Amino acid sequence: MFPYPSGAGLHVGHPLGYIASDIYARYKRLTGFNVLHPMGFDAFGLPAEQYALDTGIAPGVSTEKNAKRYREQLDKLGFSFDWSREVKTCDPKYYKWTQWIFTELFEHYYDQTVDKALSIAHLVSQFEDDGNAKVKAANTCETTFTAAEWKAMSHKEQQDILMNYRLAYRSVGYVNWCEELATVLANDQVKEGISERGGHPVIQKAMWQWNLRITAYADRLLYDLESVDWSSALKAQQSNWIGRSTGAQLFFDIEGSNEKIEIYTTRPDTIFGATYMVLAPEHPLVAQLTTDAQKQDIEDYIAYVGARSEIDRMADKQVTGAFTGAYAINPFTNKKIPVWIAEYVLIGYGTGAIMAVPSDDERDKRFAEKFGLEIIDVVDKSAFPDATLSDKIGKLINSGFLNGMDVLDAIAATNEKIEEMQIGKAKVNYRMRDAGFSRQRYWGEPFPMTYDKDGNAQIIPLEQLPLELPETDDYKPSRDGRSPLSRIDSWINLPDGGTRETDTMPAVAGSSWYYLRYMDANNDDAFVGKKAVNYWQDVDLYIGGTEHAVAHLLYARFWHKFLYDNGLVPTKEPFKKLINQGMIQGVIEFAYYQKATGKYISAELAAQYEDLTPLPVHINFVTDYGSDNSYLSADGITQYKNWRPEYKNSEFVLADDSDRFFTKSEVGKMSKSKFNVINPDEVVAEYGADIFRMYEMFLGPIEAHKPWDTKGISGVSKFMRRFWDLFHTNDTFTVSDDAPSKEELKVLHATIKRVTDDIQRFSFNTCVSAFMECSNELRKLKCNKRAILEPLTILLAPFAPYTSEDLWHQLGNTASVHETSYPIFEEKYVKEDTIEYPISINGKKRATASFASDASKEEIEKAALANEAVQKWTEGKTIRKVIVVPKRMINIVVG
RNA sequence: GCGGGUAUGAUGGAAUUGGUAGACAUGCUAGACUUAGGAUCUAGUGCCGCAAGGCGUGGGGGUUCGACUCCCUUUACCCGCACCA
Repeated sequence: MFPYPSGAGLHVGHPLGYIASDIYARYKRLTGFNVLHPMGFDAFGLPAEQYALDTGIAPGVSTEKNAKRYREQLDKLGFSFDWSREVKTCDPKYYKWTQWIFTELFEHYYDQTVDKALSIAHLVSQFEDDGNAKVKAANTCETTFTAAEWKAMSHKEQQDILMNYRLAYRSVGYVNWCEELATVLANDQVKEGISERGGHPVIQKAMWQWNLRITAYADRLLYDLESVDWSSALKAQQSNWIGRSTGAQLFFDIEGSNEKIEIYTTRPDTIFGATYMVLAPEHPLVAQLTTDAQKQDIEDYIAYVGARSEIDRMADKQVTGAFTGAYAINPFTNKKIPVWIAEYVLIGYGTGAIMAVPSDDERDKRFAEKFGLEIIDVVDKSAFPDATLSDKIGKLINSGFLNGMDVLDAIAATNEKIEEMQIGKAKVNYRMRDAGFSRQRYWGEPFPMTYDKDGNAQIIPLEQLPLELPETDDYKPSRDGRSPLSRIDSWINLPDGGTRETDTMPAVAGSSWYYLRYMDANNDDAFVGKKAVNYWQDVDLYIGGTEHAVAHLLYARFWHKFLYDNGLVPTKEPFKKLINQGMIQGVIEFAYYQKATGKYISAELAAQYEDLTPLPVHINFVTDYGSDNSYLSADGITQYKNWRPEYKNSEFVLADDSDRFFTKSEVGKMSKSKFNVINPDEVVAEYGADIFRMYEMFLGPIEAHKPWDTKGISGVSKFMRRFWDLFHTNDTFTVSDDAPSKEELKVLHATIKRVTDDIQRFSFNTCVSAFMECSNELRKLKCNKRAILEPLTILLAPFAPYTSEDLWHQLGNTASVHETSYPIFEEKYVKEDTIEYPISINGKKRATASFASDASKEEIEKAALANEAVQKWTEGKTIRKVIVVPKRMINIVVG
């Protein structure tokens, strides 16, 4: 995944995935593949704009500068990137096509009969022929009309209808509005009512905004997960996010009203136990249903809920609610049931209303108990004592025609009845919502949309794209929710009296298709040429962090599927194999600080003091950094005092007999704010890119989180020098052309096999181990034979591109080691004449013995039993069984 | 609460289909060489024990000739989602 070029530059964690993909790319090239290994920058987004607000430096300027710095850092690491295909999402030549894809989304709807996107023109022709009653399409249209009615509508009315079908559509909706950042945030940018970035409170606000109808693709996004090679954790995250559930949609009549309450339930079978209903406090019917007598109660309750922030709701899940005074009719019992409102029903999920079944739902039960509402037991679970309330097992009771049925059968039976009674139908529901796509921000792609005098949205055609972001020095978002672009009159107002959209797209827009652009990065006539996309197809190996598990990967899959529907890409899924690189953690060094006295307390004395706060200390001040006994020396303390003016006169409390101020070490995120960032540039300056690359791989499995420990790099450094020394004596190149020994050939071929197998299963840490073992063994054999060292140099080339190239040329080759061909493993060299067998007695290893590799089972068994060490253990005991696994082991069972 | 994952020496980790647990590396201990070094080389290093031997992959149980690996159960930690109807 391409990086966001932040001002902090790369730290040692960033290159991990790029090193892995570079090794894999170089390996594949050596085996004859044409490999596309590209790089680019995810360059639009909030941080650059925040930086502009803080410093006055234009986002374009700082982004350009950061990208340049990233490029410099990456260039030092020996990556085989094809920079001629570089993609920057903020480049108009690139976002021209981001805008174009958006216009295509606007011009399409999702047809559920053919299960793909079709053009709006096709939809219009259906409306003209037959109205919309028979159209099966993903939509938010609330009216039904005939062909005649459609034709009678004004242009504006027709456009408003169509907006409810488009895959990119504009609507008023509740959005996550962050006052502090002055923008709308996506659900995944809000954590527990707080903005992920900056940690500011987020409220729900109604606003006009563009949305993408990703829900139309929910089922395909869910089921096609089966076809990709991703981790189960990642698949589970996406599938949870989509949150498909099956149930029933039902309409309840309201006594004395023509309105109906629409609900969604996954347990239609429990309907005989539905003794009351609950609406979300924000539900549109609340005002209308509330009786005069209850008006005050309801208003008070709504005020109470409004005053409660999302955090309050999370923190204390009190049972609260208010009665509207209205009654609905349970269609199965025909009983009057009261309609309440309560904050535990959410306006954003399902229909914002529920039928409450207190006997079989934990929350409904608590609510009913608190407010004294009727509870009718409808599922007999006495046969399942361990079952929870929500488990779908048991037999129906007190439920009319459902009595005696198992829950699952009862669900099916109820669904049938509901459809027969025409009060609802079986329905699939999703947790995933359509994605708000508007940002009231400067630094993003302008929407390629204009509005005519009547407010109808229309696209800017491809010939007029890109619609370039206008320059300004006024990036500040306004608190009224309007984008900085709205302050540029020449931008908003069009000669024909229309206006431009002033919002911009979110950062996720540009990253949703960049991988396709790499295939044909400089094409000005298409987002990607047909020939190029048919050649490269999709991404074979995609490496990136888990932070993109939902947002980026779901959007990219959605866009890809849309493009697939339009015949523009040949594959259903964009990323065949995906690896989530683990985080490289850092050690954080803390100094204990006592706020009350302003004293710093050495770690070994910490137990004697109270109310200590650990403050992160810059790791440059620390001696024996990362060890258990890391400390500040007198020098370190001075550095700390000089760090910030307010630290100048700090008092440090040390143990009586010590001149060391001990710090507390903890493994955690490598971050600027923890002052523990290790810069790859420094490591590369000291050890070189090859050692840096190999050490990052050697740290552990690519997917695991693991702490960075600069000291450990000496192992890889030693290996490199020893490997070099195989070719040299006192730094003079001394490689012999003598024929290699059998043993030497065995080491070579065993290494070829191990390294190759391990690359293929992305186990790069064990590849490095294999190189080390190989080098250790050749050193013992004093091997300096060309026939061994030359193939090894090629084998090492993907990992250590510089050193291997150097050695390759010293070996007398003129072309590049990276353009030669990969050594071929030959079984015959690793075949053993004799094999050493472990001999176990009752599963415990007691002896070893060598046997010819072609010895028969019988021979081995006989010889093993005769073995002196074995006899010691079998003496006086009965041999019950002897297991001989050829080439593996021998187990003798005695008793 | 739901979903996913992890647990192996002092540390990072290895053991691809059940077959010698701890490869490789760091650290540590001892020694060698020295124009004292964050250099290089050699040996040792899972735990208990003088030894023989015993114990050992978070805990308990099971399957198997044999379990880090498979099954059941349980604990701890990490990640994602969450009054989701």
